[in-house]
Amino acid sequence: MVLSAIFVFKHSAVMGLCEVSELNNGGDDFELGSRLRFVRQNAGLSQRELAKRAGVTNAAISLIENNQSSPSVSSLKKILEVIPMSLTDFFALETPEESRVFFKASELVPLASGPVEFLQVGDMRHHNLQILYERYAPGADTGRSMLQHESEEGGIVVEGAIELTVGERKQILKAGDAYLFDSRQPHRFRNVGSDECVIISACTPPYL
Amino acid sequence: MVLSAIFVFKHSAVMGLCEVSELNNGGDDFELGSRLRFVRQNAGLSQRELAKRAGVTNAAISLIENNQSSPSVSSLKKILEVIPMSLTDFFALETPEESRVFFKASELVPLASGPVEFLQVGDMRHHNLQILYERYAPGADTGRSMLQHESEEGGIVVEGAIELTVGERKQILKAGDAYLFDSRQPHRFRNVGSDECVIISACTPPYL
DNA sequence: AGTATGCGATAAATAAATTTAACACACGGG
DNA sequence: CCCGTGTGTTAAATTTATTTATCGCATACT
Repeated sequence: MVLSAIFVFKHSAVMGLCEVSELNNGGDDFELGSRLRFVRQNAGLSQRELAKRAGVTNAAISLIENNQSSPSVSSLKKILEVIPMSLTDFFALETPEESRVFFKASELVPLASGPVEFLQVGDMRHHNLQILYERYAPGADTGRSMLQHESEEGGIVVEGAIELTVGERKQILKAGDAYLFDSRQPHRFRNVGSDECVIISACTPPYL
Repeated sequence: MVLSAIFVFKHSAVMGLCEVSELNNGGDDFELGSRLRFVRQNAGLSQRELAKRAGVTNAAISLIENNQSSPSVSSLKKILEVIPMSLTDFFALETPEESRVFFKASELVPLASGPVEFLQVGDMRHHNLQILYERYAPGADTGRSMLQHESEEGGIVVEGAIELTVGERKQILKAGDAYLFDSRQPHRFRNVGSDECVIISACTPPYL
């Protein structure tokens, strides 16, 4: 059995600098809500009906499905019993990589670490778009042997400043500044400042 | 992987008529606590150490292990991450029938239903002792063709009254009364009162 | 002995999950 | 059109999980 629900972003996920409402549950149940919604809809039940049969309230279901609360195991069990589905099966529900939508910071895949650190969102075997969280320590450099690959890439500087060279052009980008270019042009990132630089970037098709 | 912890009864489980402290969590996490204790001890961690590493408190671990609180999924996840063990694996941990110790009322196995209802504790493929919860509607009868099997059985009347015939002897037992006999003697239970009768009984080796 | 440390358990305080009660929206009939 | 019923969401109240702080009990070391 496999998850294949349609996910909707409740708040705009594009506003890079806006406040992100952190979940109050310390852990990462980013999937749990979607899973529950999926199995519920798969069972053809409304939140209210499921709630009534499970002996909980529809509000609880709603909050759980939207990851606004992390159910206690006993509640979850009560709920799943009416599906019916065991906790075992519920947690064993595979979320295939190609349908993953949410990723916790801790789940980002490290592609490079050291003075230059690249953290990738998701598994590129299933995607054509590569999203990276890049951290450059002061002095860090992608190397004088310029990068070149068959992609298009862009990004926005989140913190600090970076010197970007693309072909013949060179510029220092500060927090808020952005870039976008054809990766076949030789390019190079270099943190010439004294503070760490953080960039969120994208690349398609994925590099490496 | 399989559970094989040693279980200890906190309160005497023998006092048939004493108040049983119901868990405050509506569900049935009767296993969860033992499972967590098992995996924790298996990892060679104390409650305090596990708690510290998981970012929760030792008190929480203690309460969870004693089934005095049902953790939220996010808490449980944080805890399992230090073992390390996935939620999937945690819930997939099989509790083999032969090591099951606790059974919720809803888990008792119905052997007979109708005017005479037998609910069995556990799976007799793994046990030599059969515990039954028996309910006799008014007038209910195990039948004039007397029962006979190679066992020893006994029980205590919990509610109502029952007429028990064993061999040539016949008697009416009321709430609190008990019986114990060799099942090779032909026997028969009959509710001759106007109220339902409830009996808790045991049989070894199991009958059917 | 005395004292220190580690263990698990528990009472009271706090944070979070859950309920209660309401809102907003969509759909179908009178 | 208005009303009734269905949906999912959300604020405030309540219940429950979790923390903070403490206890009692071991074991080990002066």
